[in-house]
Amino acid sequence: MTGLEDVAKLAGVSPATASRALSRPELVAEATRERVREAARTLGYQPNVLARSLRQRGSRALGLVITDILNAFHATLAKAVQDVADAQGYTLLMFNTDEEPAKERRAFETLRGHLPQGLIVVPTPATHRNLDLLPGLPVVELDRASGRAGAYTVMVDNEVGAYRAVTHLAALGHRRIGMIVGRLDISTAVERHEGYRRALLEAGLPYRPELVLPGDHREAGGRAAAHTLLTLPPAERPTALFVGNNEMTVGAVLATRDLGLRLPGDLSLVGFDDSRWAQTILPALTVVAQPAYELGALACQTLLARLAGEPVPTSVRLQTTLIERDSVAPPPAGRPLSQTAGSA
Amino acid sequence: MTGLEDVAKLAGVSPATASRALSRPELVAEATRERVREAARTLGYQPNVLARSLRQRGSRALGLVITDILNAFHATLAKAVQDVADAQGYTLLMFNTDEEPAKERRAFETLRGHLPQGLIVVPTPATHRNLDLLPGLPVVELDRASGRAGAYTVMVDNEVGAYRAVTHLAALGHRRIGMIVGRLDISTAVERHEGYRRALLEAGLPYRPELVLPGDHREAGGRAAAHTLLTLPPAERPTALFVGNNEMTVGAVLATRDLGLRLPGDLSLVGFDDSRWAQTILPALTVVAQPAYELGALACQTLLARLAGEPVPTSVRLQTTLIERDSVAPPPAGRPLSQTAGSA
DNA sequence: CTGAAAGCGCTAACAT
DNA sequence: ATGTTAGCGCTTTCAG
Repeated sequence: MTGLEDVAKLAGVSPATASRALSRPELVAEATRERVREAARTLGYQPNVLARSLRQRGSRALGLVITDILNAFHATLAKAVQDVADAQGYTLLMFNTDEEPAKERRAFETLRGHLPQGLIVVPTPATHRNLDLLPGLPVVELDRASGRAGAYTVMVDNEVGAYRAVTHLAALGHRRIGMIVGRLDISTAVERHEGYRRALLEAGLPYRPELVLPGDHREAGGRAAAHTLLTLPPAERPTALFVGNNEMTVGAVLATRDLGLRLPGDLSLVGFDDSRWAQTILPALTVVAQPAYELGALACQTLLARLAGEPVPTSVRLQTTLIERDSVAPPPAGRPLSQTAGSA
Repeated sequence: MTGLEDVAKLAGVSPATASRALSRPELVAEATRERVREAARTLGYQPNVLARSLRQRGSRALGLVITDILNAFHATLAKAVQDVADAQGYTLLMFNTDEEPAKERRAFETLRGHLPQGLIVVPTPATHRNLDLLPGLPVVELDRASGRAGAYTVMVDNEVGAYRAVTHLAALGHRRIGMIVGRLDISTAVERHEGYRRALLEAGLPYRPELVLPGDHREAGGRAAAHTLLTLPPAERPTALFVGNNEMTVGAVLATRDLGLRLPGDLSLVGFDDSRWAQTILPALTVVAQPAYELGALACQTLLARLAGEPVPTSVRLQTTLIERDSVAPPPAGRPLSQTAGSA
């Protein structure tokens, strides 16, 4: 490895000056600066970031801890964070938690040893505690909130997104609208559930706990939950389903196929989070779209701005968009509504 | 930050002993070892990997450079590499190249400064040259080969995979089989193309250059290429299509929809690389499935084995599986075959 | 504006 | 088996 000393020697200066010429050019005379740069170029000098970071007590690296890189939404978040970090010359140390608090804990521990400048994390239910491992580190929470006091968060307005989706269904005449909600120890699920609830309330529809099933945010969970809801007795079965994330939406669609139900004839479906899958499946799915890339980019920008000492808002909410496609229609005419109106 | 010195003080030993107790326990008396470990635990000591790596002239980190994290296949590769690296206590420095040589170059430069122990790379067409930036670094090429002499590679048997797919189509009676091939400066595309060619040859079918179109490995490119092939005059139009990667396959399916062609009635289609999309689209797609996770895991294992000085094969090929689903059928009966037989 | 010298936290000789 | 010492490559006081 060619080091700074080699460069200094070739340029005929001390290592200190060479360092300054490359890192803080304004402290060095123009002529010297150029000589050093030239020397660095000819030698193909690449600074040893380990030594630099050790000395400066902090590396030009950021931690990114996400929950599931195989989920297209999260992969998009990661890509966006990468792009921004990269553009600013930061290296990303990326970890996957698979939603497991223990893995997140290990990720934080490993990260600590690398002295990153900051962290972007998609919280698990344990992030609140695990962040104690990184005292003083600037953190931006992405997509979800850990509930930590004073945390910086970049999220989507889940409550309004869900509210609009369910209102849309109610406006079409649906009276029994089910929801597959996700894990209630994750903030997005809670908020989407609240939006669902408010939409029902404002539409004058009763909230029926038996129509609200938790899922695990994965395809299998969504499929099982949808199966349960759609095999209820005809009078109780929902005519529309609002599904709380992209993977569970896939499961729900597969469940309708298992049961021979047609979309939107037999059932209306709205998913949360758009995807190519939702766009290209037949019928194309009506969804609450999230600006995934913007979300990730904004999180990274927020973190970098904080590091630069610029004032940044503690909490940012981006808006979702209801994209109407072909999986929603008025409820089937032949279905009895009398029973349903019971407690309204 | 609590450092090794604090631990040593608390345990009543020298920093050197503390270091040994934690990193090379066999060099230290049992009692001392326990005392140091205890001290480390109570202080919540976390080693500074920067200092350690600087001293040891190499960090316990690996580089992973992939081309497109938004592609599910590549995301799966990345996940697998992560899992294995993580299990062995290695940190992954991950970079995205978007297939751009310049980005790959920057990734390599950045990586170098971090003194990684090794690198796993999905090569771009420029990897051959760019690797000069990392002289002496153990490298494993994943999914594709850069063409570097002596490189370690972990790939799929693309030639055989493609051969089987096309043979399958030919056996069903297809005589005009088109291919959307990908960029011919990428080894997988070349190999799949060779398999296509051999299958044609063995089936006694002529190789028709006009039925072979390059794509850019993305959806839009596949769609455009398929559109071109499927709007050829009826006598020249292919009755079956073999598509060289997952994203272009999506494009090809969308093109059939644009043109109102039914699968498999009007056209048979085989894609390379399975995906949930291919499984759940209607009709479900016949594909050449790749063991993506195994591929990534094996690449990381190969690299780690090399680092451990164990002998490892220079080149590993995993087999693909032809999964027959519903996008393939015999060619439409009404189509004239006479014209086609011309040069056979 | 530039150089000399110290030290970031750790580990590897070298001693004992 | 443990302590002492030196130094990884860089940046940063502190002098000049």
